[in-house]
Amino acid sequence: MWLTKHLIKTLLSSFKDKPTLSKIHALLITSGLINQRNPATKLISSYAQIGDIKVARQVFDKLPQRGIDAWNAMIIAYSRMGFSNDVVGVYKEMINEGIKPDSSSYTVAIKACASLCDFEMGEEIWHQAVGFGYKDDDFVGCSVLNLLSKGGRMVEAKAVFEGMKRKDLVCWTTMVTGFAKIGQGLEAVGVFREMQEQGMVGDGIVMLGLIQACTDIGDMNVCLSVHGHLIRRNLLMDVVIYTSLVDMYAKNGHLCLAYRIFCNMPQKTVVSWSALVSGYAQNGLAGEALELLIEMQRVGYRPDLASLVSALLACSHVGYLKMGRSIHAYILRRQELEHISATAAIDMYSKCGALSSARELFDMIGCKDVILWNTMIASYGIHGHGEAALSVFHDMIKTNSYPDDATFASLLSALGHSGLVEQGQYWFNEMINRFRIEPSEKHYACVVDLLARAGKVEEALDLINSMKKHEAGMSIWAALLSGCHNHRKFSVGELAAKKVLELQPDDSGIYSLVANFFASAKMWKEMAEVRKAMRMAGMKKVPGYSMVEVKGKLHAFLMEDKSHYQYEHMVLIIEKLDSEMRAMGYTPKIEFVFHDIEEEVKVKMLSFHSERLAIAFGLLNTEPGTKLVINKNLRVCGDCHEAIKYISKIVNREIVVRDVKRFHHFKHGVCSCGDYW
DNA sequence: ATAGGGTTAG
Repeated sequence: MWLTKHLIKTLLSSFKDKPTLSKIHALLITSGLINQRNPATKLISSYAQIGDIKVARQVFDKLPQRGIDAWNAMIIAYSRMGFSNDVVGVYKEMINEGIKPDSSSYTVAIKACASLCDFEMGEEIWHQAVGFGYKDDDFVGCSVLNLLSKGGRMVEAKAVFEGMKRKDLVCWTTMVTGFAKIGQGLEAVGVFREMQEQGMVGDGIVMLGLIQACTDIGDMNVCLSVHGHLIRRNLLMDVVIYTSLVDMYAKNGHLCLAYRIFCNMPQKTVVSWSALVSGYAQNGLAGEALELLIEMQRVGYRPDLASLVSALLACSHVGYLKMGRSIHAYILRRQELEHISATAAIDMYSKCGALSSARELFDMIGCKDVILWNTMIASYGIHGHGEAALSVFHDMIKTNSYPDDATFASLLSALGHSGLVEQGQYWFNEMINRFRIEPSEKHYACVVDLLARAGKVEEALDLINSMKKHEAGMSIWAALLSGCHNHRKFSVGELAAKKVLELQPDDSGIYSLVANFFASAKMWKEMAEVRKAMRMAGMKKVPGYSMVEVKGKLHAFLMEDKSHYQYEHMVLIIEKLDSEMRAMGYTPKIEFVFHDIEEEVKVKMLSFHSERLAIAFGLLNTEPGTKLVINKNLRVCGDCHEAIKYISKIVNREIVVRDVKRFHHFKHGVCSCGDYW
C-alpha cells in the first residue's frame, strides 16, 4: 500500500465531499489503518462535517479500541448536528465503559444539557467535572455559565463567573445574554460596561446580547445609542444583528423604524420576516401582521412557527376565526404542532369565541406544560365559566404540573367572574401557604373583585389595607367601587371613589362608574364634579370600533359609520329593534353618553354605537339563528350591554360580545356574565 | 487541535 498514514491525514483534512471520503475510507480499511486511533478519529470528524453522522457512528462502533480522542470526535460530531440527546447518550456510554472524560467532553456534554434544559443532568456532569479536577477549567466553566443562565439562575451564574480566573469574551457574552434573557436588561448593560472597563473588546455576538437588553429596557435613548455603537464599530453586517435590531424597535412600538431597517437589510432570512410579523402582531396591528405573512410567502419564504404563532396572535386580537382556523390547519398539515403553537391556537379559538374548539385541541395535547394549562384556565375565565376553569386547575394538580403565579391570576379571575367566592378565597390562601407563591397586585385585584362582587366590601377593604409590598392601583379600587355600587355600600364606596379619582382614570367607563355611584348615593355635588373632571380630562382619544366576522370576512364599524354601503338597512333594523325593546321595558341609559348635548340626541348616539352597527350588519347578512360574535376594542358600553340582552331575545340568537376584558354571552335576554362590571 | 457565547413565537 503506497498511501502513507501521513497522506491519509492530509486527505482527510482537505477533502470534504462524500465520494472522496468514501474512497479514503475504503483505503483505510484495506490498509488496516482504520484500526489506528488517529486516522479513525479524523475519519469520524470528517463524516460528521459533511453531515453523515450515521457513517461516523459506524466507524466509531467498529473501532477495536477507542481512546478519548475518538470519543470526543463522536460527541462533538453529535453536538455539531444539534443532537443533544445523543451527546448525553455518548457521554453516559463513556462513563459506563470507564473512559475518563476530559475538558472538551465535559464542555460539550454540559452544553447539550443546557440546550435540552435538563438541568439535573447538567449539574451532575458539572459535579463530575469538578470531582476530576476541572473546577478551574475555562471551557467547562463557561458551559456551566450557559447552563445556569438558561435556567434563569443568574445569581448562581454570577457567583461562578466571579470565581473564574481568566474571563474571556465568551464568558462575558454568556453573562450579558443571560441577564438580558431573563428580563434584567439593566444588569446586562452593567456587565457589558464592566467588560469594557476591563479592556475587553466586544464582537457582534456580545452586541446581540446588548441589543436584547435594550429591547427589554425599552428606553429609546439606550436603543439608539446601541444602534449607533454598532455603526461606529462597523458591526452592522450580520443578518442576525439586523434582525435583532428589527425586533428591538418593533417590540418597543417603533414599527416605522423597524420596517425601515428591515427594508434596508443587505439580506433577509425567515427570522427577519418573523421578527417583523411578531412586532406588528404584538402591537395590535393585526391586519399588517397578516399581510406581511402573506407577503413573505409571495416572495418565497416559508413561514416558520414563530411567524405562524404571531399570525395566530393577530387573529385572536381581532377575532378573525376563519383565518385562525386555516393557520392552525396549515400548522397541522406541516405536522409541526407543538406546545407553543398549540397554546397560541387555543388562545386564538377561545378569543374568537370558539371555546369548544379550544378545549378539543387542549385535550389532544399530551404532556401539557404550565403555560398550556394556564391558557386553558384563562380561556374558561374570560368566558365566565368558573367551574370549568377550576376543574381544569384540578386536573393540572393531578398531573403533577406545578402551578405558577399566572395560573392563580387566571384561576382567581375566573372564579371571581362566576361568583365562586369561597373557592376563590380558599385558593388564594392555598396559593400563599401551600404553593408558596407571593401574591402580586394582580392577585389582590382578583380577590378584591371577588369579594366586592359578593358584597363583602369591608373584607375587601381589609385585604387592601393588609397589602404590604404593593400599593393598591386603579384596578383594585375600581373593583371595590363597583362592588360598593352594586351592593349600595356607600361609606366604603365613597372612600373607593375618592381613591379612583385620585389616580386619575383615563377610561370613560371608570368615570361613569364613579358618577353612577355618586348618583345612587345621592351625592349630587360630587357627581357634578366628576362630570366636570371628566370633561377636563378629555377622555381617551381611542375611537371605539366593533368587528364582526361574516362569511369568513371581517367587517369593522366605527360609531355612526355612515360611510358603510348598507348603512340605511342597518339604521332600519336598529330602529325597528329599538321600538320593540322599548315596548318590552328597555330605557336607554343616557349616563353612558359623555357629551353635553340634548337628551334626544344622546339616545340617538347610543343606538348607533359601533357594537349595535356590527350586530345589525350581522343580522342582515347571516341566516336566522346564526350565532354572532362581535369584537370590541374598548369595553362594551353599559347601555349596549342592556340593549343586547333585549336584542338576543327579540331576534332569538346567541350574541357573543368580546370586549377588552372578557366575553359577554347573550342568550334569551340574559347575559352570562351577570352584572355589567 | 478540539470544545464554550447568537436572531423570531405561547
